[in-house]
Amino acid sequence: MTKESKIPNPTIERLAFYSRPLEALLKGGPPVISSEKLAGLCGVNPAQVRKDLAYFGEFGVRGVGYEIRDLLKEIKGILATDREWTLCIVGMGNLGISLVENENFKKRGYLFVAAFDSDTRKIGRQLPCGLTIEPERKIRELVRELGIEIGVITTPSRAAQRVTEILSDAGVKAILNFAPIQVRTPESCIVENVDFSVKLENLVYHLERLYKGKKNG
Amino acid sequence: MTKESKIPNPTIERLAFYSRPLEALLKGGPPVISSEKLAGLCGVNPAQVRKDLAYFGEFGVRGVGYEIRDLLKEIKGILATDREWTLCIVGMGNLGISLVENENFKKRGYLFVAAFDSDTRKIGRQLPCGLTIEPERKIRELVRELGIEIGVITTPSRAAQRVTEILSDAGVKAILNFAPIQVRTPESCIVENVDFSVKLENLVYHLERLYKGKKNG
DNA sequence: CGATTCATGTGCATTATTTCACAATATTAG
DNA sequence: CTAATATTGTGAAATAATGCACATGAATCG
Ligand SMILES: NC(=O)c1ccc[n+]([C@@H]2O[C@H](COP(=O)([O-])OP(=O)(O)OC[C@H]3O[C@@H](n4cnc5c(N)ncnc54)[C@H](O)[C@@H]3O)[C@@H](O)[C@H]2O)c1
Ligand SMILES: NC(=O)c1ccc[n+]([C@@H]2O[C@H](COP(=O)([O-])OP(=O)(O)OC[C@H]3O[C@@H](n4cnc5c(N)ncnc54)[C@H](O)[C@@H]3O)[C@@H](O)[C@H]2O)c1
Repeated sequence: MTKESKIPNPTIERLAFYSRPLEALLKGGPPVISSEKLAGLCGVNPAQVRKDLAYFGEFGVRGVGYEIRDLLKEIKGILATDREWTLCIVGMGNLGISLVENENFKKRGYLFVAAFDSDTRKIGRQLPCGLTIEPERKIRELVRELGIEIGVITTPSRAAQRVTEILSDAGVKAILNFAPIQVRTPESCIVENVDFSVKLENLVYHLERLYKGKKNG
Repeated sequence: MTKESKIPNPTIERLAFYSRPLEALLKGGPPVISSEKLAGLCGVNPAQVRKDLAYFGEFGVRGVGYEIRDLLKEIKGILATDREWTLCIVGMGNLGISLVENENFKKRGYLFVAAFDSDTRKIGRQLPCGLTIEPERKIRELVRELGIEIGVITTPSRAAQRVTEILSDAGVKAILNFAPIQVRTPESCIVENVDFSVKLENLVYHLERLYKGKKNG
């Protein structure tokens, strides 16, 4: 019985997480995996794995486990990664280049179909991946023409909010923002922020507690 | 009264988050901010802001708010970002280069003092930031010599676990891993994983629910 | 075929986190 | 000085997420 009425957000993140080792396991070894094994690979509790999956259906067989191939297909269906998504990226500095050149995205169905920058020296340059850097003012036109659904922002912070507005205005439905500020979007556009420094700050907080021999932190 | 006995992990992440707008506010405008304003800028509940801060002391003045300069200093003290940290990075591909060349890290006190790769064509190359790419086999020696505390991993997945072991073995106390696998460390070494695709998968899950007009997701 | 083993799916207790709501304290106006 | 207003710090309530523990069904063995 599927009961998608009240799914914890962490569950969604973990589903993506589970799919990583599953993909690797597909390439060899037994065709079935237990919640215990999978949990071990992902560093979570086995009951957690079972509960997460049970929100969406009964994918396992009691006494046996989960058929890896099937499970992966189910997870991809749930996450909607069983189709291709068209993305554009704005801000072709070091990070922007690094993202569009990364093979993993294409492999997972995330297709960068346009790249924008405001720097006239960069506009027109062709990238190894085949994309040509377009001027910022063509965002609206190309988002519509190419049916771009997701925008990735890799500009400096000061430009991020303006770019967000241009993108959402052009019809992009979701934004992944790498600039270390909290951008605001209209209702019609969802946003995720990625901030590496927050992760680092987390690490050093815990490190410092360790050094000081504190129990918590 | 400071009671650091039971601090929620999300609190630590939010502290880092709060410091971003505070830094910006330092550069102009009123010297004091209310929990409500700060909460607004960070997209959280005002009571959350107050409670998060109250775990570590009484930094505000009732009826008035928080002195921005002081608050920032307190947060930096808590997170241990009021000192410099020495890092090294392993895997000087696109992402690795992008990280070491990024000014924000230095600005926040995160100093990359060594860069490693296994590719003989890359070893010896000097980067714009001044670092020279060192061979992987020098990790142990340089970590000790330079007192490196944190290791950043930007190698392909297949190398990440081995690199983790080399780093923790060499005495690194914390690892920030960008390869999309869950690396395991001994007790003496803490680890944070950053996986952009998980964020994307989150976005498309929610997007798909929106398209389908589902209430939840 | 019955007994044994294995591993899922899930109700429920536990633990963690967020939010409310208000007493306490500071400031401002009259 | 008193009243009105602002905003913190916090106990208690509400909400969210996790993990235990076990009934349930499948597979295997003798
Ligand atoms: N490089 C990293 O490793 C890293 C890490 C964490 C966060 N970030 C953040 O990601 C963002 C990009 O980082 P980077 O290192 O690539 O910076 P960068 O300076 O190399 O690149 C920024 C690019 O954005 C372009 N740009 C500026 N304004 C624009 C606008 N209005 N429209 C379109 N393009 C515009 C610039 O021309 C430039 O090409 C920054 O906000 C940075 O803080 C980067
Ligand atoms: N580029 C991105 O935007 C991006 C996004 C998400 C995740 N990642 C992950 O980050 C990692 C790096 O990405 P990238 O795009 O820079 O890849 P890349 O292939 O450009 O760079 C990888 C580098 O690691 C080096 N390397 C390989 N094995 C090594 C070893 N044992 N010791 C030291 N160095 C070694 C290679 O020589 C190469 O220089 C990958 O795991 C990738 O999946 C990258």
